[in-house]
Parts: sequence; C-alpha cells; structure tokens
Amino acid sequence: MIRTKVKLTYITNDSSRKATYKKRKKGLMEKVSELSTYCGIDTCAIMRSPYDSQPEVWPSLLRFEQVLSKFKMILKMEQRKNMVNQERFLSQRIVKVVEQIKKH
Amino acid sequence: MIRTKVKLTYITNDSSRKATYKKRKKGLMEKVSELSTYCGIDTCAIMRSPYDSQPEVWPSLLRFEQVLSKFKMILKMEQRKNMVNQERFLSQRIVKVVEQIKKH
DNA sequence: TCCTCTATTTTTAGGTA
DNA sequence: CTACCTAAAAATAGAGG
Repeated sequence: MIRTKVKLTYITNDSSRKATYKKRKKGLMEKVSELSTYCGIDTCAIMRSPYDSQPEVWPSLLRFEQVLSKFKMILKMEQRKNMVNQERFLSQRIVKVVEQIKKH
Repeated sequence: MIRTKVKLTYITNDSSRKATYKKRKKGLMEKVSELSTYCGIDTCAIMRSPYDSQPEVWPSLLRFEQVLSKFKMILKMEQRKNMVNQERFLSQRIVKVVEQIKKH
C-alpha cells in the first residue's frame, strides 16, 4: 500500500504507462491554461497518442495555429532586430577604429 | 503568514506575475521533459516572455522544429486516412443501397 | 478497460535574506 | 532584482471496484 517515489525512467508496463499519460496530459493542459490566465499570455498545446482517437488541443486547433504562427513571426522579427543591432554595433566599432587610426 | 488559496485570475501585481511566470515556466518545462521520459514519446516546448532575453526551448530549437513538423505531417496523414475511410464507408453504403434497389 | 479514492510526492505563493 | 525557504495546495501513482 505504501507508494514509493517513482524513478524518472520509461514506464515499461503498458497500462501504467497509459494511465500516467492520461493523467499527465490532463495536468499539463491545465498548467498551460492556468499560465495563460495568471499571466495574461497566449498559450497553446497539442498532443496526440495511440491512446486517444483525436489529438488533444488547447484551447482549439484554430487558436493553436494562430498562436504558433504569431510566435514564429515574432521570433523572426526579433532575429532580424538582433542582426540590425549587431550591424549597428559593428559599424560603431568601425567608426571608432577609423577614428583611432586617423589620430595616429 | 497564512497562505490563501489563489483565485484563477490574471495577476495584476507586476513582480508577483513575473515570479509566478518564472516558477511555472520551470514547472511546465519539467513536466514536458518528464512526460517524454515516462512515456517514451517526442515532446517539445517553447516559451518567450518580456522577462527573458531569449526564448526558453525544450529540448532544443532544432528538436522543436523537427518534432513539430513530424507532428504536422502525421496529422495530415491521419486526416487523409480519415477521408479515405469515409469515402470507403460511403461507397459501401452506395453498394448496399443499389443492391436494395435491385432487389425490388 | 475505465473510474474513483487517497496517501504521498511535487509544485508553488508568499515570505525572507 | 535573485535565491532560498516553507506551509499549503495541487498533482498523481498505485490500489480497488
């Protein structure tokens, strides 16, 4: 009856693994939903498994696609901004080096 | 000193919200990683926030892209299979109806 | 198989350094 | 701001129907 602390390894027993998957899927989806509420942010999640006939999606397949594509867009924008910043940094360095050279 | 049960609403206090975000981000990433180990499945997660300079990715940006594109491919395949199944179902229905008609 | 129960572990909100 | 602490809440492994 005593519940032992489980080791973090693959669950070989089929039914245990399925039970754990179902419980943790529920838990994970709840966490995703809570984070959205607590922090006022867009979140989405999608999971499929041999144990479910349909993929589990939060909050909806449409929102999933929307959140993900917005996310990708922002990542690209940020990368571009980073590159611009690096370019600016580099050109400032060049200006400084050129000034150094002129002094001598 | 008594900790009250928190309501599931947006956290208006900036520093509390940030603290909660950071803690829950860590928790969420751990859950995603655990699910992968326990159930032997591909998982991935990505999060960005005004509180982090870089997006948090699990297990890596490359794996994130790979897992997601594989996921999308599987979803498409399943949709196609469903359509084929529906077509087969419909054509079987038609065969039956035609047989019914022939009998009369 | 699927649900429910519950002891135990795990997470975490709020406090302090 | 960050890091640690801890009581309390929440998640969940395993058992039982």
